[in-house]
Amino acid sequence: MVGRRFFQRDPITCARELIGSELIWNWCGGLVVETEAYLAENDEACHTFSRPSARSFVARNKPGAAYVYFSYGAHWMFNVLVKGQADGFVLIRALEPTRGLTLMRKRRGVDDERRLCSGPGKLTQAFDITNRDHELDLCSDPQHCFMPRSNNDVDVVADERIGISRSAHHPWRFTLRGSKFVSRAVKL
DNA sequence: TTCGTGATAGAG
DNA sequence: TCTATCACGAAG
Repeated sequence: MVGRRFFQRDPITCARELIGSELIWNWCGGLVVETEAYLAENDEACHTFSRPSARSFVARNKPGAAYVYFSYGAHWMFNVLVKGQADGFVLIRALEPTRGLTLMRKRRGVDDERRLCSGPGKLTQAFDITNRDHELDLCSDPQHCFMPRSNNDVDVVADERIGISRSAHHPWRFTLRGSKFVSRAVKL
């Protein structure tokens, strides 16, 4: 399992290196194919910029803690806390399902494999991640963790974050090159 | 392209 | 109390 030290660096490095790891969540699993980094300092898109509750979350929790919040009245967003050389979050944006597809199809109400986890709101629905999991330690429970890449030959693409209005120009979205399971195609 | 949905935070 | 905003997704 990916250990705490992994999350004791900076959010951009962690977001890049999580691509190709596998998220294990009870009976479900998926390869991480899309992430975004958010920095606690100098990043207007990060919750710490406008939310006191996010700042206290960072202060209170250890690196590797789950930061889960509700968005647009409908969707849960799943992030991992990074605290080290720089503080911030990694948003998990898309997965390639590996285990528990039957359960995911039932929860999502769709059949197409590509549509199960191809977006931050979709994957939390498929994996049943909710505010129950807020502040969960992702570095101690084998049923709620990331398994490291099996090899380091992972081709990662960096481009602009999507779905935000502020500080949108930073190339802090990371995807697995050529993956059919990303939320939106990479801009050319 | 549009629209529903509800938590959060800041202003009045 | 009120308003703005939102790291989205599904339908059209």
